[in-house]
Amino acid sequence: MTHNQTDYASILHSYGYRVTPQRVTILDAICEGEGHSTLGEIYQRAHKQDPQIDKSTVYRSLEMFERVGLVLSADLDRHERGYEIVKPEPHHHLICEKCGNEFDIDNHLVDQFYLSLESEYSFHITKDHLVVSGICLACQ
Amino acid sequence: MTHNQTDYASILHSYGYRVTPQRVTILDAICEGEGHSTLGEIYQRAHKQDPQIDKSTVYRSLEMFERVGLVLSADLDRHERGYEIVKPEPHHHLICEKCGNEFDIDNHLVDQFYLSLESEYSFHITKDHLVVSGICLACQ
DNA sequence: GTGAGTGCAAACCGTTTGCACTGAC
DNA sequence: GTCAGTGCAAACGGTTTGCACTCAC
Repeated sequence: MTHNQTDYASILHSYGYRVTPQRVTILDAICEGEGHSTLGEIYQRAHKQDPQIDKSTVYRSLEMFERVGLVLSADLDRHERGYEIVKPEPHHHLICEKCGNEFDIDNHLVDQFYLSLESEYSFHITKDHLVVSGICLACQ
Repeated sequence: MTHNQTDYASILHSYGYRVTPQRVTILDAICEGEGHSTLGEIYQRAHKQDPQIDKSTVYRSLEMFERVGLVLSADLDRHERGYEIVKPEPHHHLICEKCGNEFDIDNHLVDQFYLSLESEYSFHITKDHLVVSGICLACQ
C-alpha cells in the first residue's frame, strides 16, 4: 500500500467527494499492483476484497481518481489501459514487449527530450506520462 | 493520394495477397486524410466511394496493411486508434490537445532520446512511432 | 434527512468471427 | 476452377448509462 489514508481522504473531501468503503478498496487494489494495472486486474483484486463491488463502480471511481489527480492512466497496448497511483514526480516507463516488465525512465532524460521539443516547435508538452515499448536486456 | 499504384500492388503481391478494388478504395481512403485517420473516418471515406464496402473488410484490410508495413497505427487517445500510410522514414508526431493538429517531430530529436534510453538501460526500443500530446503555439 | 454513491441490468459501440458467396488469380 | 477475400449478421468484450436503493455526510 503506497497511499496514505489521511492523504487521499483529504484530497477527496477537498473536491467534495465522499470517502466510501468501495473507494478505499479500489485505491488499495490499485496499490497492490506494481506499476500499471489494467481495470480488469483492479476489479479482480477489489472483488476479492469485497465480492459485492461492481465493475461500474470501479470505472466511475477510476475516472474520478484520475480527475482529482490520485491516479494516472496510460494506453499500454492496443486494447489495454493501465492505471497507477500518482507518484510525486511525473515519471515515464519502458515496457518490454516480451516479458511485460516495466522500468522507470530517469526523468531528466525525458525532460531533456521534452525541452528540445518545446524549444524546437514552441509546443507546450502536457503528456506527463510517457510509455515506450521495446525489448529489455534479459529478453534480447 | 500519396501512395503509388504499382508500389503497393507489388508489395501486396509479394506477400501473396490479392489486389482487390476494396483494398484500393481503402488505401485511397487512408491517404485522403492528413496524418492519422481513425478507422471510422477511413470507413466513412471508403463507404462514400463504394457504399457496398463493409466495416469488417476495412478492419481486415487495415490489419493486413499494417502487417505488410503499408500503414502504421498508433494509440491517439483513450479510445481511438489512428492509421496512416507509412512514410519512408520512421517518424513521430506532436498532437495538439486543443485543435487536434499534428506536427511532425524531427527524427534526430527522437533518435537522440532513444539513444540515451538504449545506452542508459540497455533497452532495445522498438516503438518506431511516437505520439506526444500538448498544446501548440497557436492554442497557447 | 438528503443527495452522492452504489449495485444491478440493460444499452452501447468498436471490434471480431462464422459462414456462404464471389471474383482475382 | 480454386481459394483468398468479401458482405452480412451475429457474437463479443470493454465501457457507459438509467434507475431505484443505500449510506456518508
